[in-house]
Amino acid sequence: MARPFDVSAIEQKWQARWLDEGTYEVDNDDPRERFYALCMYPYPSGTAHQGHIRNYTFGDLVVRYQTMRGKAVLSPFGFDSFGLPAENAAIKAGSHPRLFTDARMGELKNSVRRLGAVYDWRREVFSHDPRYMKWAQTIFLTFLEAGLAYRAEAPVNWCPGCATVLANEQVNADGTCDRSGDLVERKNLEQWFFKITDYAEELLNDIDTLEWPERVKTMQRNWIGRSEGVEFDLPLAVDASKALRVFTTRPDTGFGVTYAVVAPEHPMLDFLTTDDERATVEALVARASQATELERTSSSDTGASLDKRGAFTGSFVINPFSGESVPVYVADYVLGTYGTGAIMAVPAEDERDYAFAQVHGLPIVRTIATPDDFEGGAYSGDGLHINSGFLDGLDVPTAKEQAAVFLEQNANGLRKVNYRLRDWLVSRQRFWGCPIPVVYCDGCGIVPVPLDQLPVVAPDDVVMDKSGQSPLATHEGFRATTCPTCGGVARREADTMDTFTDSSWYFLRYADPFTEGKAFDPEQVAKWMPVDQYIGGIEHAILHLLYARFYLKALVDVGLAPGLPREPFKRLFTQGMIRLDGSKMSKSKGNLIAPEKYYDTVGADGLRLFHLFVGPPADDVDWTEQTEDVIEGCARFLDRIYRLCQYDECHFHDDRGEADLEVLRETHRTIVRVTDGLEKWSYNTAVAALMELLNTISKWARSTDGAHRGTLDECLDLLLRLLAPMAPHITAELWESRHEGLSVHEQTWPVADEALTARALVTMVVQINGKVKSRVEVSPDISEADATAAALADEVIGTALAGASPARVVAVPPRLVNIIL
RNA sequence: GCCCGGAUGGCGGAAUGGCAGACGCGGAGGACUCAAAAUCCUUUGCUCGAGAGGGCGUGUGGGUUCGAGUCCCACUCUGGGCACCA
Repeated sequence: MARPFDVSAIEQKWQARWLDEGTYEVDNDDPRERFYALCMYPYPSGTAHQGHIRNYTFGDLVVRYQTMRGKAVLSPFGFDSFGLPAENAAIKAGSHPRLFTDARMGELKNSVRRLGAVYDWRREVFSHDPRYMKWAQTIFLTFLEAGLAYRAEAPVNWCPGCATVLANEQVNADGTCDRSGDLVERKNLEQWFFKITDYAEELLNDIDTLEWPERVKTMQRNWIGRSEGVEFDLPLAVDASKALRVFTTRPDTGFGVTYAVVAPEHPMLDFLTTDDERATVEALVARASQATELERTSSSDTGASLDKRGAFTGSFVINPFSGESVPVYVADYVLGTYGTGAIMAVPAEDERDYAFAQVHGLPIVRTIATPDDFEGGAYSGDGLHINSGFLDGLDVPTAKEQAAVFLEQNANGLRKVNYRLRDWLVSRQRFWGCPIPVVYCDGCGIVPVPLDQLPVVAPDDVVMDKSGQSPLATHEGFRATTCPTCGGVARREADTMDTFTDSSWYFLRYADPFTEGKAFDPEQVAKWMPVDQYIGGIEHAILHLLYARFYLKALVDVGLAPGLPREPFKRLFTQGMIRLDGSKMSKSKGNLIAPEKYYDTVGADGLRLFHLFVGPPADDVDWTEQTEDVIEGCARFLDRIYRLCQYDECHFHDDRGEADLEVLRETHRTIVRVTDGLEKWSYNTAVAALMELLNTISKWARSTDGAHRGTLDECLDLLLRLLAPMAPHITAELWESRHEGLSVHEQTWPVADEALTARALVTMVVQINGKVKSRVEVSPDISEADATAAALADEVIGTALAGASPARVVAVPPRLVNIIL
């Protein structure tokens, strides 16, 4: 493990130089073509772990590569520094979250510097910086003024043990509290929301314009969940002037409606419930409202076979298609928050309705002929309608259209688009977050804090105890204030904003962190946006990426970001995660392999090279017993380069011969392969290409014939430039020693000479009946006829054919000729 | 249950429909060394064969094609996302 060079000394020297000389600082008026490279805003959890290392290795590669391509690259860094871990740690330690957070930020900063990742540190942003909070709050108030922020009652996760509300992330998969282990309940509280649903259609449509992984785009589309259907009335049997309004995507199955269902929260439920049924219904509603979200929406089995809890309300409605009277049920499989909170039930064509009908003994009438081989309950495929009056004989799309027209004419029908996406709940009953800048006045109601009084910052003398009570709520000095409008007694909002709000616009502040009077100057930001390459983990596929997309659209619409593009991240790359023993490597799981131990042995360059080489960047990495050996192998590659640059064991000759030229050609072919690999996120093959090149050069230079010195230097220089974005320290050191103090990172990215990459002769494979029998050297632009002739003229082929005449010859010049007998 | 991925040597992985296994790890043998480490060289899919050489090979079964790891159909296993959204 002895290195031929002092890893630590070299790495520290260059890290200091990049920092001191501001090598990667970039100004907004830089005349070069621009490139915005960004890794996702990290939560400061302390020293970097392998997941960070992987992320920043990729990011730094992009930054250095694009810089060598002559671009002005914006490479900022900062911290998503509000959040629960710091608050919990502070409660535990009896200290302030800021102390904890600042320490962790320092550690992570050190880690990325130690990796050799370079940033324009002047642009650093962190969420708990009052200068950032001021604008975070301004944005909130601007949204409020524009009607994009509103207050409403909503169910939240309530932990009885902690006597507080939990964020979704704090609820375990089994519905228990992450901290106390108590079963989390649902509770209705007044909360702040952002109207992201106003943008549902645009958020959905714009997905098509993004160069993102298909997987992420699909996840976002599913999350938004657009569905087209018809909303219409089911008149009450006893009083046709009143009606139950329902939403369906399958109006064509209307003749199969055998009952209707309302959600337990439905406003008409009380009215629909008859005295005979009241006790049963109320028991069911009570159970549903007390039930946890988990109990209500899932079970140990699949949706189709769920225990369909429900009860008859005693009322009947008229099916407008058949004119028949059908019973109305209340059931918790219908959600109060989607559509109208009530449905028409078609058990023959809907699995959930089918399961409910089975449990409650309700009739099932097929309206679509099932295929002959169909077995099972509900049939949701296409087919011809039966038992459906004027729809009989029609296929599903046609019947849908005619049924919709019928409902428009006969049942107050209205075509409607519904979304699964809900408004964004931004209130958090937390201390370590950005305070929501409003006050509550008995006379004036909700009053925004005037802009010149921002930021609203939480006081430091807050008692952090283990009660779980929101500390701000009980801090009289903070809560008691005066109304900015009437001057009367008022109380400050005690909740803070979801930390996802902080990560929804930080990339805009990066582009213009120097502006004092506003969140950012749109003109400055427009020079950089949209982000050319965004890099992060797949775990943010939905929430962060959706929120940030919403924020930018909203910021443009409320006038804070005129002229900016409406999509923040043009290209997204999601890296694979690191696994140890099958589970994700993470701090919370405590299964980290710290990178520090490698810095003194293989160095940052060796570790970076490992992450690039181990496999496709998008794939997960399994950290195994073999991993250490692979890391060692990557370091060995760097050692060999170092020694070759010292001309260890090299021999030389004077005139440049054919062998020398061939190595130079191979070097130029490698330029193509590496460039291609970097452009296509195939870093593992780019590294492999460089390893091959080293093998070629090394074998040649150390052969007894030796190498032409000038050609060797030319090849080595090209190799160093290609390797520079991957292993920045050792390449910088070697380049400096070979070129009198110059920096490899200020060199341009090599361009292959086409005259050198072209081949005079290529190997053409000759097959007989699809089996390789021989190879011949031919010109790359050989004609089909000549290729065939060359194949047939080959000695081995002649022997193999033994005079037999081919039935057919397939020639694909210059790759192969296949002779079929 | 639905929607996405994935399956290639002992291992990580490579391969515009055209020489499967690049590159690396590991293994075996050798050189150097008093010895070891480091380094360098050779070798390494399985199998039959002394050898020359042959046969078999990309999860399974079919198909398209002169030719399939690659395209199509069905299936198995596996990873992930969503999960009563009417």
